[in-house]
Amino acid sequence: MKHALPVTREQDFAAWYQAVISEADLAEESGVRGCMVIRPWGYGIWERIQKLMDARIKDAGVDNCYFPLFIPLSFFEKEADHVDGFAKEMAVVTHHRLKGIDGKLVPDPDSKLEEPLVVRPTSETVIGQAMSRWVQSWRDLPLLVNQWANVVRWEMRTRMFLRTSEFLWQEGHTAHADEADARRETMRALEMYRDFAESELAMPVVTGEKPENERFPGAVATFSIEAMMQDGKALQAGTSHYLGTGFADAAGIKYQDKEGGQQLCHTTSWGTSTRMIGGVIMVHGDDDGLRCPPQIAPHQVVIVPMLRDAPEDDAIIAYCEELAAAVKALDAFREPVRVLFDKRPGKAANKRWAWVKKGAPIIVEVGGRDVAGGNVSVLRRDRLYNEGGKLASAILPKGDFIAAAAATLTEIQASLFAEAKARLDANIRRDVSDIGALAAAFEGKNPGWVEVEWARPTGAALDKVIEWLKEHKLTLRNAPLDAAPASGVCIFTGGQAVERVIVGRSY
RNA sequence: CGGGGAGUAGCGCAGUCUGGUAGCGCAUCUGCUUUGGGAGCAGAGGGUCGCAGGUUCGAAUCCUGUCUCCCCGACCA
Repeated sequence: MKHALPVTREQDFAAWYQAVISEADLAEESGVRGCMVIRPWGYGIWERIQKLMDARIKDAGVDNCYFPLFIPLSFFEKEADHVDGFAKEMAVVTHHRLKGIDGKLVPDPDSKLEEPLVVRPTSETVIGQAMSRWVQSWRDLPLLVNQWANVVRWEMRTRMFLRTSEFLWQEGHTAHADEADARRETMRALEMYRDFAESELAMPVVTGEKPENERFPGAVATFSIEAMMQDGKALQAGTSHYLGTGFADAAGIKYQDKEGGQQLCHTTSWGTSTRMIGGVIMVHGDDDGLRCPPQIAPHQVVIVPMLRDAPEDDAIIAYCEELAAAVKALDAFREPVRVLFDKRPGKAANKRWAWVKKGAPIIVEVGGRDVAGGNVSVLRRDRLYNEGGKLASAILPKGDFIAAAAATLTEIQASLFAEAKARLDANIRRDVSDIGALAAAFEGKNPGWVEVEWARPTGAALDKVIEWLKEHKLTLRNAPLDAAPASGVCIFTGGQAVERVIVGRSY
């Protein structure tokens, strides 16, 4: 069967992923190492994610604010683990002026900064600094802030959306009076991410706690949502950290309690990024491009007129305008339906395939015969082909289409989720209890994940486990919160198992 | 950051070994034909061959450096 992309998932998953990004006009190279240009369709998806996530964040009583891009180097020196975690990937600003020397622009040696500034890789340190000023009394707590920003991490190996040197994200930072409250917030954010991923991105995830070796630098506990890509690999799509009092201690975030004593705050941080778009591509994409969940599709319904430079064109355009207005007046997911009438010049067939590749949930084609019969020709992106391998285009009376449009969008959102959920559930094995079988489970193509019982070793014992996993190109993803209790022996150490943990390949 | 591959028209590529007027397919534009579907024929436009040096009468081609991308590894909230 002929497909819109030059390469299929089966042939070469990595090449397919890149083909979707370029063919769907999501993003492109920028000429700067590891940095991408996010094109309108890709950025439109990000704007949808921002809008929906921002509403959830605000609903939780968290206020938005904005902190500087530049962070004094000295801020990073205060929290030792944090330094170790990020030192190797920092962009550093050392000069503030350029000068022409021998016809070339170079940093002016006379403009050297007294203290270098780093471009934020994350904002715990600056925000901690501000919190130390904002928090004085127990009455100031909890302090809940969030910022939408770009961050920079000098990654060795980059991949569009999944790991770029600069990326866009949202970072929540909170300060609390005690551990219980901070942990409650950590879990609230995690649950917010889970529900967001499943409801809005139609991307099922496993929530759980990261093992010690995968923790955020400086955190006491790190939790994640892990999504399964179509090649079976895991993608960490969001994280939430309980930071204990380490950052509060480093930044001096203290409050006076009801008894008049000085107490350190317990802080949290949590974030999701443009990486989620990479997850959406690899969860929902097919060999014809992206299948964009209606909730985050910049245009949910795209109307393509079949024009022929003939007198009947005017009637087709008028018919489409009217159709667009009628659909725009509908609500889906408690928002007006986002409709685009694509009347740009160009062949209708090419425009249709362009929208297929971009993943517009519903593509409506209107030709002269449709106008004459009062019909529309409708393509659902989630089920593009019929059994015969032909485009499953349905001719419907215009009124019927309009009446069902909102429900169809809801249905597409649900079907994308159901398909991804079935795949996730079918590809987590829980029947592996010896180490040889664990290795064997990852021998085939697209192996998925294995949930095993383990003793949650620490220190040198954990290092041994990690080393074994590394040899098999495996990682520990997280210990699912809703996993069954462990009852047997640890697959790695042979000791008493205390919990279940997910093993898999990852991005 | 190590190993491998690549960069030539908007996209996909040939040409590079063996230096001698920059080509092909798709896309674009024009005309004619066609018309429920990714059309056909004819013609046309479009490239300082990633960038910078060097060798040479002459460099896409040889040499040196450098940037970017892809794959594998190391690293990775």
